[in-house]
Amino acid sequence: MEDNSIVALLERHGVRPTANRILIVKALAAGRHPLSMRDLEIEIQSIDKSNIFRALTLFRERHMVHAVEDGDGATRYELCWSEDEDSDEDEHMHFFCEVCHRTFCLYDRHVPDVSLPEGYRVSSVNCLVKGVCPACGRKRKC
Amino acid sequence: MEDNSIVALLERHGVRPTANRILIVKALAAGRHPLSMRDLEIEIQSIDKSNIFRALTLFRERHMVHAVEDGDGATRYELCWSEDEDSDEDEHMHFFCEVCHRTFCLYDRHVPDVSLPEGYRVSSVNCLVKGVCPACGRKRKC
DNA sequence: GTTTATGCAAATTCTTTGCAATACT
DNA sequence: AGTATTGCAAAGAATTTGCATAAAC
Repeated sequence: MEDNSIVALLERHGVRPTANRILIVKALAAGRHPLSMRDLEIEIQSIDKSNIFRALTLFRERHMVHAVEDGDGATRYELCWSEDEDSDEDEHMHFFCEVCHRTFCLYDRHVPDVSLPEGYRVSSVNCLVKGVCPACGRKRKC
Repeated sequence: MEDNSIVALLERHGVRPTANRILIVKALAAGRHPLSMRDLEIEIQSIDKSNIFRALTLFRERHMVHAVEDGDGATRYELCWSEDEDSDEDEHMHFFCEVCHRTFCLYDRHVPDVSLPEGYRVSSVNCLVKGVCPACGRKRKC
């Protein structure tokens, strides 16, 4: 993802495009998996974790990223690609491998469309499948 | 839930029915929501958290409880009611209220049946809906 | 008597906040 | 000047481990 479009993305969500924030978005866009705070800390050594945390919090408020429970205690973050700025329509399921502890996006599996009884307001749906990924499955058997 | 059936449940899963474990299962059975370690610590003051933790870990290994991400950092636990001892067939969705931070069971909403491509082994599906519960929704509007 | 379970203390990990310094408008 | 952003340090919360004692088989 290019700097130009990252700046545009940030501004579209009302976030000032500082150098740090651009780095964080770039890392999120580059990773094929949702990234945890720890991943980002390691990836971008130049930024303090408190700042990464505050950036992610802001991004989340502005619906620029959403949070994914990683099945392993920590929270992971991924960019929203939805057209709609205020909802999280593009939500897909995730797969957590219990052996290698990686989280994959199942882009072609949408989270179910949940309609709850009168009175509930739904803001997001998180769907995490746990199991063993193909790579780890092979290793085990051989 | 009576002590007899708790003992039977534990033994069915190959877990020795100690006094502490019976207390923990009883608490899990009594709560209408999935309980966090913290909930259990408060509920059962007599047992140390490390022991609660070890009991829950064991129960999880034996498919006697399953873990639910509570949307708020901690993990919550609930008894499996499935007939099948080794899978988590009875899984239903959960609802996390972003205002009161309570987690509810949506017993009538099953998690979707996920069939993944060749190579994946699925062991469980976690589905968490976040939003505002009826009680909090009412308070806000009035 | 050997294995299993427990309590206590302490280490880890992940997240969050306070505050002073810096950068931006 | 005045607001927003940042780094550093430290607090908090949730989880996990080490080890010595106690209980169960």
